[in-house]
Amino acid sequence: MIKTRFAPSPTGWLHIGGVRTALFSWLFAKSQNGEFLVRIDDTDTTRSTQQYCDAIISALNSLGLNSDQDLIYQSKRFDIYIDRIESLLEKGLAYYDKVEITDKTKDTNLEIQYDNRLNKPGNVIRFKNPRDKKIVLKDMVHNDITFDPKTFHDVVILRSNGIPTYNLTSVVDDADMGITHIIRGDDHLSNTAVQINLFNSLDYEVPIFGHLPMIHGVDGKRLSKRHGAVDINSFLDDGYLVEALINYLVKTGWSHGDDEFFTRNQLLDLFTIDKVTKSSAIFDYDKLNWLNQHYIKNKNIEDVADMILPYLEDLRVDVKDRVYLEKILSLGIDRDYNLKDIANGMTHYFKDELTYDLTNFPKINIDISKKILSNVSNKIKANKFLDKEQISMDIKQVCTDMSLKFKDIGPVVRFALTAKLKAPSIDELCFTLGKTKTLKRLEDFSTFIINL
RNA sequence: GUCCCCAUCGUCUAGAGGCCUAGGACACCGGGUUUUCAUCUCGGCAACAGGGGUUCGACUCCCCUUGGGGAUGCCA
Repeated sequence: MIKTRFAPSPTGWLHIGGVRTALFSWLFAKSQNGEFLVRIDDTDTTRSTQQYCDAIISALNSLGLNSDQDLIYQSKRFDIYIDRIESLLEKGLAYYDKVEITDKTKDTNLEIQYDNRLNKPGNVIRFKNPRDKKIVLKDMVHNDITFDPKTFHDVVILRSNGIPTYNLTSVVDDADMGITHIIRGDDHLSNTAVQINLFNSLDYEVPIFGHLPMIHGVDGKRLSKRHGAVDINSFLDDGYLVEALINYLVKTGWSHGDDEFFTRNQLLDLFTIDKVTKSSAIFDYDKLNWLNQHYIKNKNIEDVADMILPYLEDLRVDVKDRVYLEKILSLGIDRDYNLKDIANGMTHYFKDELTYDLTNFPKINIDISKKILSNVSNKIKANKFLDKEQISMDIKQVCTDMSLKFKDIGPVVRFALTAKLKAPSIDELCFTLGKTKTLKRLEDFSTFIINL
């Protein structure tokens, strides 16, 4: 049976590129009735935190990329690694070496973190990397890659603080877990030669590798904070839907002809690793936004209401009337790209008083606006509010009475009702707001400009 | 520096030697719909990095150059 794994390191937020790696790994296994496992690579005790760990696990669960078995923590397996290192030592495939501190390594805490029988103060243990033959990696996405033994070096497998390093622990665990296919980012490509030698030296079967291209920022550099939001939790928190995130991620680096939209089941059906590209991609916020809007827009209003409620709560909007909320949502949820922004854009419907800021309405003509507001108010007062057509007729009547065009009075009324210029059409707005609220806002804004 | 990987519109990509006058999507620009905006819809702009081969024929195969990325950690 095919078995893959995703092995994040809790030294930072899980970023979007990591999620894609997890997704492809998951798809590869699941599309072939295999198993997908999650392992926490927390051997860097000076940088790993519980907070990052929790965030990563929670994000994976939200995305439905769950482990088929209990999570494995490397920090709980130190004894096993020590056994393996000892066996290497006994076979003459590892040796003690004096520590050397360089610029890059100075941040690691060298105090004893894990006291064990192999530990020798001031020494690390290195793997004696065999240099007798070249290594040919048969990669599922890159095909054959040859590594010249001249370039091999003896990597540290046990730190002077007693903790084994990634190259060792990863190999030991992949073997112990019975991982058949290692699917990971191609930043690991260069490590693969030494790891293959480690697999062989430990008498393990070498798994099959598939190295995925990276996702970069617009400047072509490794995707990081300075490119904007990159950690998956922030996308989830901002109201990016799981289906949009998955759809976006799978479409960068993999394709199925010209198809744009994929459900999870379709992916399980269609995914094959030979359609994965070799080249790196640049993260495209626009396309993610477009996809997210697409998915939100295609949900029914009740579902959107459910999803938006927590965001409104965060904004301290108390939704007493669910029907009112759904009416607002049906006025249009396609002005923003994510749930957080949508929620933000609709708070004014719930407020008793709006905060008017005329810098958002630079073209306002104060004198005419006063008259418009009073005329519209008068019409509205007499309106029975049975349907929006009546309201529409009232507005048109005001236009005629004042010899103005709709575009002269529309913005004023819209601004009075919402404190914005971009909003649903006025008749729908009034009808949804209801007579009382409509009148109050017209009067409030009128008072506001009179007092200028 | 050394080693490794990569290279089609601004971006994600289709392309398996003739299907290519290089297709789709996002973005952008313009028309239409809309009582503004958004949505929707129609249309437009826009790419095979360069140079050598191989071949009757190259986006596609090979080599070089250039450019980008990664590794070269007691990070993973």
